[in-house]
Amino acid sequence: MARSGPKLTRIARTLGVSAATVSNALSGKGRVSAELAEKIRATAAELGYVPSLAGRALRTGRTAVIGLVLPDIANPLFPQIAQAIELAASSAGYGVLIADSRGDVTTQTKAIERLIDRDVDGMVIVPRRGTRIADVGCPVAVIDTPSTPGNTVAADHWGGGRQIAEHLKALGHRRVLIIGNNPASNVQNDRIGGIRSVLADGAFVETLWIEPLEREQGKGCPLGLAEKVAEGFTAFACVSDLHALRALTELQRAGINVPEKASVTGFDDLIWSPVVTPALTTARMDMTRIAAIAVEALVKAIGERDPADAAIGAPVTADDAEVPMQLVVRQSSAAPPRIQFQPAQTTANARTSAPEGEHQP
Amino acid sequence: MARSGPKLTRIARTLGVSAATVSNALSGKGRVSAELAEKIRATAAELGYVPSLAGRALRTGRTAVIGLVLPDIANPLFPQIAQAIELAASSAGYGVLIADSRGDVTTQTKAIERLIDRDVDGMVIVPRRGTRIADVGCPVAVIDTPSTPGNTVAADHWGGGRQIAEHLKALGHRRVLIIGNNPASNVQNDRIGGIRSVLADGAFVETLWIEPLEREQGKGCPLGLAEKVAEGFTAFACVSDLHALRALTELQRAGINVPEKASVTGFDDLIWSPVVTPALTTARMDMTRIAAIAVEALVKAIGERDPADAAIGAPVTADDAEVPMQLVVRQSSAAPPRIQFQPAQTTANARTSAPEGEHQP
DNA sequence: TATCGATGATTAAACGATTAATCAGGCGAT
DNA sequence: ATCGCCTGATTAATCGTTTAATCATCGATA
Repeated sequence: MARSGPKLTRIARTLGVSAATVSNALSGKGRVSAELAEKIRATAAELGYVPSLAGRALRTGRTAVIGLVLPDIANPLFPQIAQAIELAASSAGYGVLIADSRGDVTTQTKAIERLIDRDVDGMVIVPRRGTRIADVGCPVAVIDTPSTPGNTVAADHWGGGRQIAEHLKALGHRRVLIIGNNPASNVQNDRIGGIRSVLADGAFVETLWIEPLEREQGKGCPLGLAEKVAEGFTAFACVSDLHALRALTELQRAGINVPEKASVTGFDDLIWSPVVTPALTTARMDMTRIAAIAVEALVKAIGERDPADAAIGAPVTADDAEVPMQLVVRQSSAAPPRIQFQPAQTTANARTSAPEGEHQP
Repeated sequence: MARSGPKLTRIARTLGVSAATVSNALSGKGRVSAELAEKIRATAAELGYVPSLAGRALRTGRTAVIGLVLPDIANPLFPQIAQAIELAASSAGYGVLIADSRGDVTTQTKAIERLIDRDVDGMVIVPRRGTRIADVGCPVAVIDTPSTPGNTVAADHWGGGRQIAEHLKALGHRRVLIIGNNPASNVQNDRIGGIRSVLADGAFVETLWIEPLEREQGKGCPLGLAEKVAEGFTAFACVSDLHALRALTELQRAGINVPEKASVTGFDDLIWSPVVTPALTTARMDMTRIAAIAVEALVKAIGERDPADAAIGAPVTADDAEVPMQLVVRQSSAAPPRIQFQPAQTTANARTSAPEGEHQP
């Protein structure tokens, strides 16, 4: 909306100079004497001058707006991401336009197109389950996972998995059930890979995928964790706090106390994780840092780009593409009960009696 | 970013007409013969013409962008709201710029100012705990609760409370603990008001506020619900699913089975509500409808407004300001256990032995 | 003294769309 | 035959900013 605020010409008129001089003084580009420049800045500030983005956009081809594309906005991580991106972008002078794709791939394409039509200078994309993003014709920062080709910046999900696993291992767990949602997700696979890499030596590990299970038994179906406990599993390492919550309540409901009889861990430190009972042990990513790096790389690419060509659409790269995760130990994890499947307390070779880490069929 | 796409003049040149005619044909405003208009539309479509928002904005003072302001983006409801607003806005041809206030009031003001500086045509505000929003100088749609002055559109939180209470009442609950976060929230007060209005007759009701309790005992402290059960409470009506989740896990942890020994209900149907065990009974608001109404009212106000003046900043009003909530009955609510505090099964006057609905000190 | 260069400012064009004002015909009515 | 009106199109101005090109002035150099 056209604020009634003063325009460039208004300042120029006030000081009896030309509009071009004002523009030069404010941007520091042309040749303006130091004293006049100072005077211009002063009156601009005094009058509360705010440049018209529309005018500038028309002239420069830069809108100072970036688009934020998320696989599905309903993802509980969305608030964290959006907040961090918005903060980073606005400190860099950019606005953030959101685009929702409701999980749908074609909708996502449409959403991206709408952003392009709005002349965004660049976009931050969190791709859905490792789908490659097509060349969109403007600089793109991709936040996925370091092992994804084209990734710009991401948390070190593998490392996060390792931390979780080491925590569980140190507590004494030797039979761990990993709970994931969908094997197509690069993020989940990295987390799981990290967990397995630590537990491979001397622990029995199995993976349960929720989505395939739900396709058979319906949404929100029980995961059958009580049976798993009966089979000797003492820890449930979930790939997201959402699944951890699901596991926790299912176990509690079955009368299995957490963490005394079974440990539960999650990922992402979602909003409820500190306030449920027991509070969830989880691995958190430093979204603020990730967003800062992504936006910084994006802004750099935008700056280098010639506004005329619409050719370059390859994901931009950041110097520091891998941000470590942070283990948050709370009450949902503890040592396993002493009874089951602990062949002997005879220190060393007791471990070898447990099956080596194995992979799911 | 300046797409390399064809401009208005390009189409004009292709057909050998003037740019003005093309503009008129495409907008349907000036006087253009039907056949020429058709031909223009055809080539525009063929060439994939997309108007430059910057050019249009500069001329018309309309950016076709609205701002979305939320009290704190970390709110678990945010995804729902953002998704619904984005859908409604984009179908109306508007982009959505997000502004986060991190819960802080001064930050919120800054965020709003940034939106104004970006020339948004209007904004949708979900105010923080009933803070009145100041005159911002552009049309504003407020989503809060019908009883808030200046509210544009909202779910019927009071009615939602009534539905929850009637459900609980029909199940036979006579001692209900309401769990809220902060007494300053209009939304929460309406929900609680609705609950109490139904339960006032013949049930004992008490309210527990989390935030004051946490100020004393620290974040994530136990709510002491086991004691409440011992006192005879059979149902916990929470003002949000987040609190319901907290209550549920605390009860489960204390060995109190839900719903056999105590019922738990929430609000908002948040992401985890269907997948925890037992799945949460809750009241859902129709965000899609609310967003549609809010955006419609906003767009109408934007259309009527003279782009030149920046005076009107009062919240716009919608025709249909109150959208009913929908009760979602799942497994977390059931009839209370038969034993405790049921003075007698002697039908009628048994009720009067229970204290009338009372208010918290 | 005439000229060159640097300095500090101004002019004017451009970005892409909208829209008020204008203009050229054609047709009916006086 | 002339005037006025309606239709369908064009002209030209405008929104606010940026920036290349131009210009004036002054001091220093040849």
